[in-house]
Amino acid sequence: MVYTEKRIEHALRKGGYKITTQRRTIINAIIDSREHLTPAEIYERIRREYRDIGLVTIYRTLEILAELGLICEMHAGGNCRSYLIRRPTEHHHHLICSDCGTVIDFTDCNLGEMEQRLARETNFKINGHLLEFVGQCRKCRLKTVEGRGSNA
Amino acid sequence: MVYTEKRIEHALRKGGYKITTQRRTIINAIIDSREHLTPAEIYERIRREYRDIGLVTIYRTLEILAELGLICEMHAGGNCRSYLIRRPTEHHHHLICSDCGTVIDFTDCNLGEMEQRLARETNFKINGHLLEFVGQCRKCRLKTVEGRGSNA
DNA sequence: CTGACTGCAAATAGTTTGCATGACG
DNA sequence: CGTCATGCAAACTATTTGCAGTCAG
Repeated sequence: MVYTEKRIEHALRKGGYKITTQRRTIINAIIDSREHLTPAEIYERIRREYRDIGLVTIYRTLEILAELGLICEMHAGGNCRSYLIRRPTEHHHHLICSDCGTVIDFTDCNLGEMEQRLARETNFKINGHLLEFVGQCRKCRLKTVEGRGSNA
Repeated sequence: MVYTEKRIEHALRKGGYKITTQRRTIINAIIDSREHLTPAEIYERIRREYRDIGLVTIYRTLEILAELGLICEMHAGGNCRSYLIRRPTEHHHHLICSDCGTVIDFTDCNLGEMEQRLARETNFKINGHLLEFVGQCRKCRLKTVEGRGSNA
């Protein structure tokens, strides 16, 4: 995991950005969380133990990290601006728990064939795709079963 | 195409909502446009020929239409709150031109197998998925080729 | 040292709510 | 006619910008 942190710091430096305490803290907050976080959530988490940070800095840092391709955005989870650390793996997708927000990555989507077919049929030049599965993780499913009767 | 309008009005009535000039206008604006539109864009388009409408009404109508499942949201196109009419076809996905915003629907995604595999591997109960391809449509690709030299 | 970074406060954009008036059914 | 819908203005939330002080390199 430290590797991830180093990798990001390296990318920042390479991009001409400085490593500051705030940036380090933000990066670690994102790395530590396996969930996707909104800027506000990151802010809150950091403030719990480290007061000297402004929401603005979060926004600015996220912008840089996204620009460098070090974090990636989530979509299907309802909120449209939440971020997640991007693993070294190139291309991946997300499986999101709609209850607790847990995110699981998966790599192997064999959409190549579909992509080719679509490109052929529509004359598009396809550059990429967004694929997210949404559901309930095991824990939340169990919780739902336990708590029957109160809802519907 | 008129069918779509009737279908939507029927659904509204069935849901206990009234058909007003504004709602009709909004629905038509969405139907007429093959692109995805943000609330603000819908507002502008309508104001061009019909002044008596407020942005608020657009928001409220979109909310209802989305609730009834008559329109669907776009994601990959950058903006996270833009809408599109939903065809009678049940389940479909989008192919979006990143230049001009044209949207093409496609129905047949055979993700069932992948979904099952993921469910098995992760113990998730998968409820749905979001799949969008992004690229350049034929027209925009031709334009890009013509205008070479100015960029990069 | 110097330019990049930070935090504050203010500005802006996007969205929602309260309320009096108006229109659908 | 009653109820739901509309438009306005104001309230809110999310995000961006300007600026003076601070810090990494």
